[in-house]
Amino acid sequence: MPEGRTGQGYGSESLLFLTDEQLRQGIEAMFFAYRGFTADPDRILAEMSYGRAHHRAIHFINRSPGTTVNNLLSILGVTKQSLNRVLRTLIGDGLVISKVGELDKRERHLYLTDQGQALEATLSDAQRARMRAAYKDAGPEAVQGFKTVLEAMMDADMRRAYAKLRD
Amino acid sequence: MPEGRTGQGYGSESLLFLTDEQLRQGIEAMFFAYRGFTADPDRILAEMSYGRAHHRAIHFINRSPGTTVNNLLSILGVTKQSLNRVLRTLIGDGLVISKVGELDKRERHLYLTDQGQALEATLSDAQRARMRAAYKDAGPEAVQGFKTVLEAMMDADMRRAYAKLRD
DNA sequence: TTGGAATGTCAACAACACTGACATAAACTG
DNA sequence: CAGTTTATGTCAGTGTTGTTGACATTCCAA
Repeated sequence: MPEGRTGQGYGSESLLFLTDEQLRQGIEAMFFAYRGFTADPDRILAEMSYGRAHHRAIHFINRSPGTTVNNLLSILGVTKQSLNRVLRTLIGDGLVISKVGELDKRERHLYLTDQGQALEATLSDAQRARMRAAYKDAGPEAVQGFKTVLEAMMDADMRRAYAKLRD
Repeated sequence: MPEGRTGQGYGSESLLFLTDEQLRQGIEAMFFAYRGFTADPDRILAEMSYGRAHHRAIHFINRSPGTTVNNLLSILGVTKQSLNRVLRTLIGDGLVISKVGELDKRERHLYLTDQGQALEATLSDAQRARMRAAYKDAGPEAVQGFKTVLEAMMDADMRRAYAKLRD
């Protein structure tokens, strides 16, 4: 099937891509790919006895400097107690600073310090390098499809958070 | 842009899709999508005080009945102590049986019991339903791109394991 | 001003990963 | 056969990350 992109080929494809076998391949691809996705940052984090939770917090604080704890909570989808433990160590280690809100003194606004930004850059560079290689391998059209499927896989509230970050 | 697939359009796309901003969107899409990917099984598992580790074991035992502990270890990428804790509970709860190998009596071959298969089906159905909806939303071409990028994101050994499962 | 909602912190606990050490049995090797 | 390697399982200890419960602070509205 060298020139197999016939009408028939496409027809069978659009019928077949929803079979359980096809779906299972997608499920397993997600499982393995996510391991690859986190492997590089994980290695760096392990050296400094941080984990993925720290990475996620750093990532989204960098993404939205001045964000509140509550806002971060809704993005990360964990309990405030869980996030708080991570933030406490990051603040204690001088990677993040927490400023009491001026309008609402209950709120804490979060910022990366220079040191925090340095770690963020290191982690991002590693993760982006793999992403860049994968994108380059796969090509622009595949990347478009990749994003389309991922977005379709999200819950409504995740899709909202994801869209909000792209503003 | 109905006929917008011009050389220029493509040119700018192939330049832009590797920008840091594009890559970051991909990274965040992976983060949110993976949450969606695991959300449905997680809910089911939580009711019976199992976790993702149990799901993964059940999935791959179902995928390759009679697989050995060692083989499972290389697929899951965890330590034997970690896997053993999970297998012990699954065997104890009657979802998995472990048979001493006939050729090599050191090996344990793993199988799902009827009860194990029932749980596997419940979990798979939930996860596939979301996957099916996402695939349907995105269309066959996007799905092809999705898989291409995911595979490009894997390490070599994961890609090997993934390919092996597709035989 | 009083009560409730929102925000954040501290303490304790469970799940699940890790390392290290060790035991057992079987297979392989010289 | 003796010694080594392989496959598996177990025990103990540790760390990250999630959970719930209890509590303090701040804001706002009745």
